[in-house]
Amino acid sequence: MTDIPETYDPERIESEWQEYWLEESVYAYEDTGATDYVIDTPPPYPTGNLHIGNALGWCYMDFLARYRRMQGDDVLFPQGWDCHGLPTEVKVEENQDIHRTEVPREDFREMCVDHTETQIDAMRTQMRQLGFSQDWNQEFRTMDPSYWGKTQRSFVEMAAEDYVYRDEHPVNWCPRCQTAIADAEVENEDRDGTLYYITFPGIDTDEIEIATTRPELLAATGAVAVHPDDDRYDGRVGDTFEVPPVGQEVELIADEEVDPEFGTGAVMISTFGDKQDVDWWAEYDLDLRAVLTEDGHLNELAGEYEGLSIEAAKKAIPADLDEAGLLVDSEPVEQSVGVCWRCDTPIEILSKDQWFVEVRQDEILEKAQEVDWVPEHMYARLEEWTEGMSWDWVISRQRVFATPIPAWQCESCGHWEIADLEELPVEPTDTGPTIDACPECTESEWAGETDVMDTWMDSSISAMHVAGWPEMDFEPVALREQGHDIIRTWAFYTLLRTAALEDEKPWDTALINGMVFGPDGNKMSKSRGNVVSPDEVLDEESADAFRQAMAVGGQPGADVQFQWKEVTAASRFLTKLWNIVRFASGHFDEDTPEISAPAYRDTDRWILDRLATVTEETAAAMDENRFDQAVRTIREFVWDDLADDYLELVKGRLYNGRPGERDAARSALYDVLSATVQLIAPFSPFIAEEIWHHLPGTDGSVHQTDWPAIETPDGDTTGGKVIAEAARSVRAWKSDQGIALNEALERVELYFDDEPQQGVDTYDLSETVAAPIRTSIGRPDLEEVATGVDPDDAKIGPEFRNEAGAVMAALEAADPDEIKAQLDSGGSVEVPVDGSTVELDPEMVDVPTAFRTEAGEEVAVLEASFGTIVVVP
RNA sequence: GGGCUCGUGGUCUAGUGGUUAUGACGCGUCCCUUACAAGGACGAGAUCGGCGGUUCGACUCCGCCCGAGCCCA
Repeated sequence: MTDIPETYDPERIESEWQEYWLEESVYAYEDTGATDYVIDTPPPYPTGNLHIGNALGWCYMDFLARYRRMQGDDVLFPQGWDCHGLPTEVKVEENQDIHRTEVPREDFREMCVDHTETQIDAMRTQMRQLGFSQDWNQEFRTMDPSYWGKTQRSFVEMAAEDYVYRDEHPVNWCPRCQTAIADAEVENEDRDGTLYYITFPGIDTDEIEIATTRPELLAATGAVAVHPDDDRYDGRVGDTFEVPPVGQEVELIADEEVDPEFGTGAVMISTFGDKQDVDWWAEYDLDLRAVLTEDGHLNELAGEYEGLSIEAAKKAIPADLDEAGLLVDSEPVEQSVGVCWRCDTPIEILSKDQWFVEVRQDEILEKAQEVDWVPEHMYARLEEWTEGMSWDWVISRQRVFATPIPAWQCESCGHWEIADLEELPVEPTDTGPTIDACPECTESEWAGETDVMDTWMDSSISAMHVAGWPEMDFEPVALREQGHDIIRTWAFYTLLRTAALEDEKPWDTALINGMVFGPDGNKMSKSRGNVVSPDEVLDEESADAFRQAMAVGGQPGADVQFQWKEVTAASRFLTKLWNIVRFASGHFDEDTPEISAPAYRDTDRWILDRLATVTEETAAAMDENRFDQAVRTIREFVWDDLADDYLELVKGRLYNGRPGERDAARSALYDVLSATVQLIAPFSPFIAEEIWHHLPGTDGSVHQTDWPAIETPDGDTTGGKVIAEAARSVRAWKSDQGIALNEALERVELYFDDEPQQGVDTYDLSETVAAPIRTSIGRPDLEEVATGVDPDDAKIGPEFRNEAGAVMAALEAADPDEIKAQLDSGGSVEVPVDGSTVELDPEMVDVPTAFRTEAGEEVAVLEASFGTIVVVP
């Protein structure tokens, strides 16, 4: 209505509507029997701060959630929190100044829970500020027993299906975190190392020289290997050597996997330096010489080096070998080192009793192929990772703040008893199993498992959780949205688990977002100083503007470079929209929405037809997840068609029209505006809501309305297009000529190349350009006359030198029509100078021209797509 | 080393067989016009990474090369 504030104030608007949405439960899921649209929202780790990269993903989800609601779906947009994990443990230890072993397990958990709750509160606030439309009634936290009980249930069910097993197997081990970690939690980094050339003395044979970057593992060495085709070692396979410094005896074996180019072509096989060593160890049945402790030191197998840290041994051993004359050489080398993704500590491979989940690659890929990946090529990421999996998934962690593994071990015979479903949720360190006697040995002393589960065990059932598992039969949910950086983890594990537990794909569509880079185009990092936080953007601009910037930043899947200018552009657009509404609302009243059978003019039909097209195009873009295209379509319509053309064209009627004329314009404008607000609502929900509430005849939230169904008006819609083009063209001409836009013109004539289907309705055009309009078919009958002669001194000067002045004077004195005729004939220009004739290149002379009507009026001629416009000032 | 993605005005970006190659931001000139100077009009600025090929025609399809990024070894 008319009480619209003069300026667009996002700060006020955004805080106001956030609260309204919460109070009115605008986004609460309701089962109306329509199609369900369930989003498997990422449960972020509660760091207390939503990263801008997260924000991008939530923007995508929110665009879709809001759009699907308007399309009539029952949208379930929940929010979960992936609470468990080491960073929280570390933070709590830091804040409380304790070590986790100093307090009872349960107390420590409580501290972690408290800390996590604070972090979640902060992030929830950020999400609301950004206008995300989660249904907060559906919030879940993986640290709640109601959730981790489900994680345990999934463990029990998978154990029953033989997916889960316990075994001793080499695992990735972080010596700092002192826990096993999965392959997905190991990152490879290029680091500078040293390659040592070391002599192994022969036993009844010649010595051999090997190359290694891990001298601290010499005591773990169980064999030496060379490539079978390496002639340097012809006939030596089977020789035995004494490995310094401890002196164990090893044999030379030949294996295809040895790279003869590296070092001396002879490598030591330790248990374990890397995964290749594990393969060889298994294949050649080597002894296990585990020389490393869980906290990254050497043990008694290392003899005099026992107790040294890995780093210290790396220095001490080569130094001693050098003294003993066994170190031949050393050189710097760049090597790829597997490090813990949480703390960057180089990981070791230790053989440990752990719980594992079997990775059934075919099953995972089969389900993955049923998912619609957006963009499509993201499937390749998943496929490549899955096919490259060589080890099963180790799911046990030697930590505290995580889902307990629901199992007990018989203290007398070592039998492992896994909980029954009825016992869940259970903390096995507090509660014993319901069965009393061990089924193996009938004893009844049980030790609860202290190991806990990998947090991916929690988050990989998120799809099932949001679908109501296990109470409801599982059906794949509509959408998974996530970054491509966690395809190998979250997407992979979710596929694995849903396939194992329900023999289903988890989701219909996996929409994958790219990374958000800093304004300088680099990955955001504290050290680069190019980090932009969502909070910062909210302070500077607004959530509505930020969301649009995210939408137009690129197609989903593409990395988005954060750019302030995109936020600025969005903000300007929102201001523009605000001003359009302000103008329009001045012409609306309570009855405007009810205007019936309006007497539309051509311009009204044209804008309504454009609106119908734009509505369809926007929906099509949304259906293809092309948020960039949708926003662009809406912006172009609002700015070019609505503001620049239509508004200008109807001002005449709105201000001065007869009531019927006026009503048609008001009605069309109202329809266009209300639909436009709906179109933009998924992207900029705050301003949309604010405007919606200012429009007469609206009720409730714009976010609960149906997507606009625009009927193309009866009658010709092309006439309005001509009028819009003509108005734009004449107004631009006026501006160019320095003529005030409201200044009256003598006349404007429209010449059509082809006869229009119907007579063109020029009423609005006439008002807008302040001139009477005449229309005709064909080309205007005009005379082009020369108005002067314009010699180019920069060309004439160098050519004619001291004659130049005379030449130019002659040109200026000449009859312009005469010169024009010479130019038109295509030849050179001749002018008399001092009695003789001078010849000039056509480029040296320009003849400005003007058009005149038969009556001798000077006019402007503007070319248009439909023909010609003649302006008589 | 393997896989994937991408190279379009200064910057970011659309287009994906025939366009005067889109728009935004920035820049320059002019303009207060009954919504908006956070606006309007106009303008400068791009051999669409390079080289070959297919085609009547290539920014668009194919091949190679160069460069960037991501994931994995």
